[in-house]
Amino acid sequence: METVVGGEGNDEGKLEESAVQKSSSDLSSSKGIADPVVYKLVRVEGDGRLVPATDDEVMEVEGLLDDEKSELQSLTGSDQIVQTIFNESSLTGIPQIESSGLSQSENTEDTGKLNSRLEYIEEMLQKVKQEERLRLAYGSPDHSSAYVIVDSQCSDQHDKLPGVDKKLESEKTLQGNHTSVVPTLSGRHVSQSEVAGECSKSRDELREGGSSTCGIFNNSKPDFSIIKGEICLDKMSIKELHETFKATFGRETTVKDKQWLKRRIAMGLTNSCDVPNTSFIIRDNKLVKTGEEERSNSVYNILIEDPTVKAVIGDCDDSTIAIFSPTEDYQIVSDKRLRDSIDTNSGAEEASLEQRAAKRVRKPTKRYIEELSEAEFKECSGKTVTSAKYSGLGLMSQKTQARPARNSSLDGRNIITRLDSLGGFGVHVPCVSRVRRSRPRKNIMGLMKFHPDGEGMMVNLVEDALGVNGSHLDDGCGNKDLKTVSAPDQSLVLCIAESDIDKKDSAMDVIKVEQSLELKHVCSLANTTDGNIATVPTSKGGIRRKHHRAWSLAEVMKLVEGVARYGAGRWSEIKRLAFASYSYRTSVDLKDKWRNLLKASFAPTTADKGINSKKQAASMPIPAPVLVRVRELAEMHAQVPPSLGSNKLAKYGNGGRSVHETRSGYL
DNA sequence: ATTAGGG
DNA sequence: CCCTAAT
Repeated sequence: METVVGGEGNDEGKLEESAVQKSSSDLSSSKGIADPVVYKLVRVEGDGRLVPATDDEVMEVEGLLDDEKSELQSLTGSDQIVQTIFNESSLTGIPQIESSGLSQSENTEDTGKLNSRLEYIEEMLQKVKQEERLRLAYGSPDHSSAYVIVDSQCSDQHDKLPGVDKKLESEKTLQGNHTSVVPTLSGRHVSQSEVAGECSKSRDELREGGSSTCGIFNNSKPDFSIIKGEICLDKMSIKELHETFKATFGRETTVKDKQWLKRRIAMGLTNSCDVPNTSFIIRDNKLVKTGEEERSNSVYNILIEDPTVKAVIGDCDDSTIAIFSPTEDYQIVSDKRLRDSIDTNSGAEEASLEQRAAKRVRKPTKRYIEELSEAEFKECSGKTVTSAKYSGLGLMSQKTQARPARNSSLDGRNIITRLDSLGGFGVHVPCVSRVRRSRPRKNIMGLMKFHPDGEGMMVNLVEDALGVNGSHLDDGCGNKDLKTVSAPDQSLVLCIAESDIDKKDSAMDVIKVEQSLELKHVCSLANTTDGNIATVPTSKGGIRRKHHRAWSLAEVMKLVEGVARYGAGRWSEIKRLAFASYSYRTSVDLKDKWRNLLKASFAPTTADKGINSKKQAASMPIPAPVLVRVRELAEMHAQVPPSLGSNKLAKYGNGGRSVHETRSGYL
């Protein structure tokens, strides 16, 4: 039995012919509405599966119709743009075919033609039916039959539609020369003709080679070289591409990216030319739609020359195979359905505008979106970074404003896909998470770079904060850590410092709030990603640690202890054993810190008690006992601060108990 | 890879 | 903290 159902159309076209309702199918209601371009013919088989072969037919028909249109156009010499052709083709396409009695076709002029077409199609369907029966009888695979059908249809066509026939003839002869025609016509048109040519060629080949299973695959190959649609797109200017885009999708686009346009158009062509296979499965008397897509060979050929698209297509390969696969068709299809649904969910960006398209080209779309986002990201990050770099704090607000817009688009995905860690710089992260990741870094970077001695300032501020307003620290990110044990996140400190700066320097309260929020965010982010040390490319080309992580007392003490245990100089040891948990401290850091401690312990020790209250705040408040200990150790290991030397030691002496040791060490 | 020392 | 040199 044969059933004609409305398949998904190529929604893009916002053609208004509307109301072309499929008389036959209940399906139409759920699915296609007034889908202008493609209503597919579907033959529902016993198992409820759609037979792709019919799609091919449809495509064929479409192509032929297009051809006809083109023909007309050229004959008339009218300047009408491709779009016209397009719209018409979509209008005249399957829908009318399906509803033979349909009065919807507004084009009175075409009525006659339409009728003939419809007749033709009916006949064709009959043939298909026959073929199918034959096929079933012989047990031959679907695709072969499909092509056979197509073939017959074509031949049929020749008889019925003179114009088309003519066109086909020319197509055949010109096959290799399509390109020449291209330049004068819009991309869309070109593509169409290309496709058409492709179709005709396929047919021819099939005819010649017989309709064997491999025929299909063989077809795709030879044609490949002939197709030049891609090249055409390549040659187009942006403006032209825009036109083409509009013609293809029926809407304007502001995208300037050539690649994007090209791919988009290619996809559009894919959609419109190649009737996707919409599989329907019958369950409980209901038709369950399965979004299945397939690209015709011709389309493949067109697209294939674009690497990106190629890749995309590659993804869909299995589906194609599935369609052609005689046996496992159903399973694969259903599998694909699953994926499709998933994809649909994730690729939300353009869903609104091109839901249909998205569905049909889901895979491509998804990847596409990702690519887009990536590109966007690049742009964005570049801008943001620089701006932050040059304008510093003042820009924060602006940045925050700018961000949400694009964040939102990607957000959902971010959350889901995000796998990366803040880790290394230059690490390639395949997901879209960059947005989130980069942001905090950028902010900090901006700040850092803005201040001539960013780090020092930061530190000071931090310490300031710690010393002076210990209270407000809490709102930052739980700075207690600093004072207490962990200090796993000095970044916290940094955040605080930032907020401080803002509070002092910027009079804008609103922004202040915003900032603190942001900072908070940053903090949390930093927290989560703690394990990795954020690095930043320096002007010189090297990489530099992102934050100056102030040494917490706990750390210092650990350090001291470590030195006491393992000896100064065994930094790697200490690092490994005592600082295992502090991933951001390197052995070099330990060494440096020790050096500083040494210096500190020997030099100002004496004076600090009196005046240093302020200074202390600025620089790490290392308790005297610790310093003493440091000194002890230093002497034990015969480490004496070089310049500070024994002189000072001897001179100033030191608090009580270490004296003897000092002495001994000194002596 | 680690260490030491200078910047 | 970064960088380099020397181990």
